[in-house]
Amino acid sequence: MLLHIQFDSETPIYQQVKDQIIRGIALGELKLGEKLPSVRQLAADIGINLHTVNKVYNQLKSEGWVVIHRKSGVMINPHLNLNQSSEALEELDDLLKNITAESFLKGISKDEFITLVERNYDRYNMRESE
Amino acid sequence: MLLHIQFDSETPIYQQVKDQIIRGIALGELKLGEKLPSVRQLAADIGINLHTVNKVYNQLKSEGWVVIHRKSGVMINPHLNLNQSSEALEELDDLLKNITAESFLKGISKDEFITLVERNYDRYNMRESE
DNA sequence: ATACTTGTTATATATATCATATAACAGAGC
DNA sequence: GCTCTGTTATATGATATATATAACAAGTAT
Repeated sequence: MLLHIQFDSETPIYQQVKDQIIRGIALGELKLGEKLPSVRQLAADIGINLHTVNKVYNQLKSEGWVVIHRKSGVMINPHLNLNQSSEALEELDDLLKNITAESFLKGISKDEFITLVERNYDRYNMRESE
Repeated sequence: MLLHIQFDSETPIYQQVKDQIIRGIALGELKLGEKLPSVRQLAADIGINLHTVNKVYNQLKSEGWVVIHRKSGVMINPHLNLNQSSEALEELDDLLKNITAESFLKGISKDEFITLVERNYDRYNMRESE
């Protein structure tokens, strides 16, 4: 799996890496139980610091996306459960409050917005048919 | 229009103020051409610094949401055009790439996601019927 | 003309975040 | 024992966020 970092972005590097790993899981590019590169390896590959990668891995661990073993390293959590929490829905709605408002004012219709959501979601459910 | 600031939030104060003003426009709570409080007044109301409000107003001006006159102060841009730019769609899609992926993995279905989008959007189109 | 209010600019300070660098530590496996 | 793993410690620098105080400049009204 390839990571593309924009070093001139307002979005912090660690956030970009984190986002792309989570998206990689959803897309099926990263399988459950798949091993991730070591902190030193990934840092060297991307051209960033070891600690930045370590920060990513620790946050991913705190949020349950990966598990870390002492020697074997980091792997995607093999028991990722898609159990929906009420908090997740509330957090999403808080996000959408701002995003939909700005999108609406920028002339993006409800249907256009939903089409984008569908096109993204349809990339995730493909996993059974692979 | 009331602003609610969470001082313990990870989201910067200026960002919260900015988001709520933009949302206020979409909801119709702030009318086009409506005058906003002076930087000193709003700062005092919320209990923050004058410069934080000034930062908000300047960013809103740069992005076309408000116009600023030398003495009359800041008002919602009376000529806010909802002309859709291709950039706006691309930016939205970039946002949705990450948000949908994480939502999917947290067990939020496509239909649930879309329902939230619709519920938000339906609050904006009401303006003609007021 | 004077006073007041407006946004604006200049300076300074404090704190937190982001990212890097170097080094050393501790556990697990060969 | 050696090597690879994440981890921790310490330091440095740049940038972002927020505050504080003060002064400036342009409109508006008295």
